[in-house]
Amino acid sequence: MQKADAADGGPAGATASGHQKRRARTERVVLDTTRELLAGSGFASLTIERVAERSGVAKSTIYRRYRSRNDLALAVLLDMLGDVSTLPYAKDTQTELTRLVNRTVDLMSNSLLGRIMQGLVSEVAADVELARTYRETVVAKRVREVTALVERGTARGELREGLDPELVTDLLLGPIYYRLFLSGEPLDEAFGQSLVAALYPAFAKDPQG
Amino acid sequence: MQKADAADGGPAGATASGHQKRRARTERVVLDTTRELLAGSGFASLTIERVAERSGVAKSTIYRRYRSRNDLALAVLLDMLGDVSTLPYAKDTQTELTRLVNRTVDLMSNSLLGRIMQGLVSEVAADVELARTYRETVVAKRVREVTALVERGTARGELREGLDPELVTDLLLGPIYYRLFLSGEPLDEAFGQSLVAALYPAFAKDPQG
Amino acid sequence: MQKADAADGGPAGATASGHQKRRARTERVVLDTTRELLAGSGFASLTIERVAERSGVAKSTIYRRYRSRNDLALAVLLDMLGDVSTLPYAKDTQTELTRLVNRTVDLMSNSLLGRIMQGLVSEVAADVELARTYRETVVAKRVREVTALVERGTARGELREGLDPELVTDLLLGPIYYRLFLSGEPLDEAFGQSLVAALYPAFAKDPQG
Amino acid sequence: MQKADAADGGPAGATASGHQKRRARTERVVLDTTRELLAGSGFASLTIERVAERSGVAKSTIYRRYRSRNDLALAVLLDMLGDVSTLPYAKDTQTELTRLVNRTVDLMSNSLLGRIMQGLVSEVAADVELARTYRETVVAKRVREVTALVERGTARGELREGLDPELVTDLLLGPIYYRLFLSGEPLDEAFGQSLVAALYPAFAKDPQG
DNA sequence: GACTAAGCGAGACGGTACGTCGCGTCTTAAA
DNA sequence: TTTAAGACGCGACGTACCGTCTCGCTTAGTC
Repeated sequence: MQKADAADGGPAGATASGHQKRRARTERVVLDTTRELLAGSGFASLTIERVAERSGVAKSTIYRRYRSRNDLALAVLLDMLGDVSTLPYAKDTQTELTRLVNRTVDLMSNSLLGRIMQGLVSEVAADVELARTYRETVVAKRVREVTALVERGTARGELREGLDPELVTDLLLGPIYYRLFLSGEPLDEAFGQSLVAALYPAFAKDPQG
Repeated sequence: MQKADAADGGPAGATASGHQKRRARTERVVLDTTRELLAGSGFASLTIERVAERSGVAKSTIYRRYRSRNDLALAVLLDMLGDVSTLPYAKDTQTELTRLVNRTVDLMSNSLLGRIMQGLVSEVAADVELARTYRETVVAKRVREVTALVERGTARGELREGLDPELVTDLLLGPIYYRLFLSGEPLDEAFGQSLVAALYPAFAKDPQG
Repeated sequence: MQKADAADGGPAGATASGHQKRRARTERVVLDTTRELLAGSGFASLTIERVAERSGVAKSTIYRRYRSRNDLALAVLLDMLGDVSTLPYAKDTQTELTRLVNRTVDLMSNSLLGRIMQGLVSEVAADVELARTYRETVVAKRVREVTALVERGTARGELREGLDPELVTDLLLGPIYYRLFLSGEPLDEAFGQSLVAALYPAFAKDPQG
Repeated sequence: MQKADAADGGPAGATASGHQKRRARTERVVLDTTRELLAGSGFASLTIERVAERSGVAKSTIYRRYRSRNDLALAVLLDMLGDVSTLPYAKDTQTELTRLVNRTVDLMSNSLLGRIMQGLVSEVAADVELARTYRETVVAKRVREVTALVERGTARGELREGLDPELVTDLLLGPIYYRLFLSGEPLDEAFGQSLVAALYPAFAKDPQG
């Protein structure tokens, strides 16, 4: 995306000028329309042309904000992810892991996000700019969450010391995305359960526990 | 891909008719050219038009065999995968796992296959036909290998009983593809090592071993 | 067309060799199929490809006989015209004229011939070879008929002396084709009547008659 | 053609907006290029692709205006006919007829129009839309001219009363187009002369005159 | 009763143009 | 200043037929 700034602000800071309000309104319309299109006919048929047509926003206006349809789709993804969190606080770490995994599984299989991710993954993998944004926001966020979880677990004496949070993230999310993107095996709660059940011994201080 | 026939044969069986020879020659040229293009400028700029131009094979002929550029790219992928195997026989299971993982990591980071996978993943995720072919060949192959590995390990008394080969596959490959597609973290031997080191306790009969 | 010969004959003349019979059978099938296609969906969608498909005759076989779809369509036209004649013998010349005109009008509006002519006219006008064949057969035939009619009429004392049969042909047929091709005005018996009624004074020895 | 609007005007009427100027310029370039191509290699080898290439106007832009090459060719024809008229005012009707016929003969044999007509006639005969446009403009125009001529002639007492202008048109133009399209007989002034000479008695009040 | 040659079907192929879609740029005029 | 409107050049799409060519099979009449 061209801009990730939120609190850019005009010269006067808080007092949004009229122009800025206009910008904001336009942006909302565009993002909402894009989301509808994605929900309707999938990522493959997402088109700046169609977004312009259905939203009533001129094509040139959209191009002023988003460099490409990928940029736009990513913006929607970030917009949706704004609220969502996989915040997994619980009494014990295994439960926290289960919640984190199940929340992700649910997000990917039952909301628009799964479809968007499927459509966007190739672009993220190929487009450096896109990748940068994706990693700085989404990936980093997940790693932060896992890091917190790992630290908490270690402090509680439940998790082995020296666990690499990045690797833990790979292990927790990798299998989910592998199913989402490639293997086509079911993405459901049962899967989440087995996943954590299989992984926990690898993380636990006392595997017998 | 439109056809997966292997031992089709002419009316008389082994003797390839003239038509078939011609077909085969054309097919080779197309696949090779496509591979070159993929190596050169990546999946995003793969175009049937360009393949036709550079290979000297008419566009219509290409379309007679491959329904789309995805179909074609998948064909190249399968063509490349024909030889390759991750067959990981070794004395002990941990070594086998390490080999399997490292071979996959290497394939994805050092050969064309990584780029092709990056470009193709969204299409596999979206196009039902493509997905079917991909799963019936590539995914199934990997699962078969892992199944063999797991059975061997269990028989040796190294691995826990009742391991689900599908889940094991998810755990072994998921993290690799997650790095390849999304996180952008390095895909190298060190990663392979840590991956197996982290997972082995989860698979082993006696985690202490 | 490449060949208009009928009694070409093999080495032995009258005794059609087996090969020739085969040829003839194939030719019939092709012509009949072509006619059906023309009747069905019109000249515009006449295609060698389709003729081959529906007739079961190989494309290459068709190309061995006809150089193009125009060639083929003209062959059908000549085939149909083989039987047909506008032979207009009657007691008086005005009746003969009326018959000739009405027969032509009928042919053009009620049989396949009208559609074929509509589709073929541009090709005849543009393709020299096609034109030559068309003129040597169809046009010449009509002129011969009109010539006979004019001579008979003059001999009977009904028609003016020195009438140019070619011009008479132009005058009799031109208006019909003009309606068929361009003006779209109705082609019916009423039109035929008015046409002859208007022209007769121009041809008659004694216009008052 | 898709649009026949002439005095459409922008929202404000007379002042052509910038967009409209651009449109008009593009249109001129396309029509001129098409005319050149028609003059050069004839209707048969008229191709939207080539028009685009030579004119520098994009194929898509051409398709935005003209539905097909026929549509485009017809547009050129109408464009050329815009100026031309066969208005044949003279002192006596026979001269007027001669002028009208000779002007048409000349137009068809010595200008591009003849070639265009030859190429277009089949399409006009087959394509309903095309036919409608052709008839509403060209055919109707000719009929109007002939109607005026007939009325004048009748008022002068030179022509028979009750002549059907449509039939007169058929008789005057039919033979010309018959030669142009089918018979291949010469289209020259001599022919025009004989044509009128032959027809005049059919129209005249007093054939002896 | 096998031989021979014309006729044929099958089908792969290179090629041209089609008509469509969406891209991203640019200009203009209104708000 | 920002926007809507919209014309445009461009590249690729996937399709339809073209006309050519090569390959063996069928099928008569011949030796």
